[in-house]
Amino acid sequence: MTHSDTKTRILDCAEQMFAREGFHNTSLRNLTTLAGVNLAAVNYHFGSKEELLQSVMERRMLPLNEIRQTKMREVTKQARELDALPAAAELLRAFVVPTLEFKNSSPGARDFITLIGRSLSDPDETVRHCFLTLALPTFKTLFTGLEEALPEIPSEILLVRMQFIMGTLSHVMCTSHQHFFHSPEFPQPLTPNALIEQLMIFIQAGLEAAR
Amino acid sequence: MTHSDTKTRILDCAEQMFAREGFHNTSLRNLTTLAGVNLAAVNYHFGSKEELLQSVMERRMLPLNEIRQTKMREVTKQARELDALPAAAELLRAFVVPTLEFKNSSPGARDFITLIGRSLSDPDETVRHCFLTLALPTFKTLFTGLEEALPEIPSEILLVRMQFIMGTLSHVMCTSHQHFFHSPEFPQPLTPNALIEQLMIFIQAGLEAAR
DNA sequence: ACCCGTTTTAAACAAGTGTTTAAATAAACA
DNA sequence: TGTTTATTTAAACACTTGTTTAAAACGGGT
Repeated sequence: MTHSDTKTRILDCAEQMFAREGFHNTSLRNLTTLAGVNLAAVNYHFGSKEELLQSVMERRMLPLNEIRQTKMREVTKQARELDALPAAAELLRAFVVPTLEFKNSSPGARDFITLIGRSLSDPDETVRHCFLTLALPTFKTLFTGLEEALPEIPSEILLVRMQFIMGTLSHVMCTSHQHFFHSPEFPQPLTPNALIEQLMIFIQAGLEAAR
Repeated sequence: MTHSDTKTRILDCAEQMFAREGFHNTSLRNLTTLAGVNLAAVNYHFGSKEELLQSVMERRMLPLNEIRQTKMREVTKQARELDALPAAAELLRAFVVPTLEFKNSSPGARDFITLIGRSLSDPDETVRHCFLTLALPTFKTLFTGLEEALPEIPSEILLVRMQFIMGTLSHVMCTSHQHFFHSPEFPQPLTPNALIEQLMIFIQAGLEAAR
């Protein structure tokens, strides 16, 4: 077993267990057993359980942020070339769609999305801080983009609406695989793609609401 | 110290700690120390830590559900008397406003709202199940009310939109006291009442979106 | 005063926690 | 090849977890 083999096996299993059982409910003994590595490997390769969480988040957040930032900048840049305002809907798409499509990008990405979808409201300060440090610059890009796209909406209103959008998105990220309402009393759930389109319609309408 | 004194002191502290530290991150030793009762009191009065969680949730969920159900039924009943469709916005208000105003109803209610706001996406099956069992009938009432109010929207679309609303609401419930974006780069947050009104505007627009 | 059911208490239980250690092994380079 | 890093291993460490136990204290009724 090579060096990076052990590290990525730990990262993969940590991602899965942190997402499915929660960070605090995951013990290093269960984690290392599932990964097929020695108990001490986590502390040797990552330092501590918390630093492992940070590595789990960084591994996929950095590439995901890169994608979202690029797409958002494309939208604003193309608008400037046409001397027009960027469309709020396109900015939202540039942020939301890559995030949700990220689930299909690799086997563990689905768990990763669940994990970060829960991070904003996690009771543990460590988890929240770890996530926010990675996410804030991207949030900021979205916010300034939206300010440019919707100059008629006051900034403080725009901010809460963006927070509402983050709430909706987080909820979809960490509950889309659950089945609260999967009972005969409720209609069938939508397909993943239809869900994304419905989410876009919902948040765009909310963002641009009059009044 | 009377019987109910010990029980309510445990309930109050459990509510606070489960909300602020999380269910699994709260130890019965810290909890009973904070409550000023003996360690064994939890198991004596409630049976187990999980049954304590259930009691914490039931204590306030049952009255809150009563309020929301009554208000929602009032809306549909008044509409029927006028031979008109109930207004979706009023149904939403009947569900959302009592929920968020519940925070000010008593000292611990703020923590309670944080706790149940996180329950839908909690990694622990026990927590989710405990909450959903209590919440599902009220969700169902809202859903059938909305079906009546918006007959032109297909049921499966209506359901996802209601889930989006729950996501937004949950996020507001458990993060409104946090301060992600409280930095000079972002505008000042709104007052609690303004936040509620903005939330109503947002979710109503999303719910009734065309297309 | 006594009795009896309820409640509180301190102690112990068995199991689990993240982390550290020092010895054993493997890999890399000379 | 031998030597030096890098990695893996099993064991121990110190501490925390939820729960149970049996004795003590309390409170109301007769």
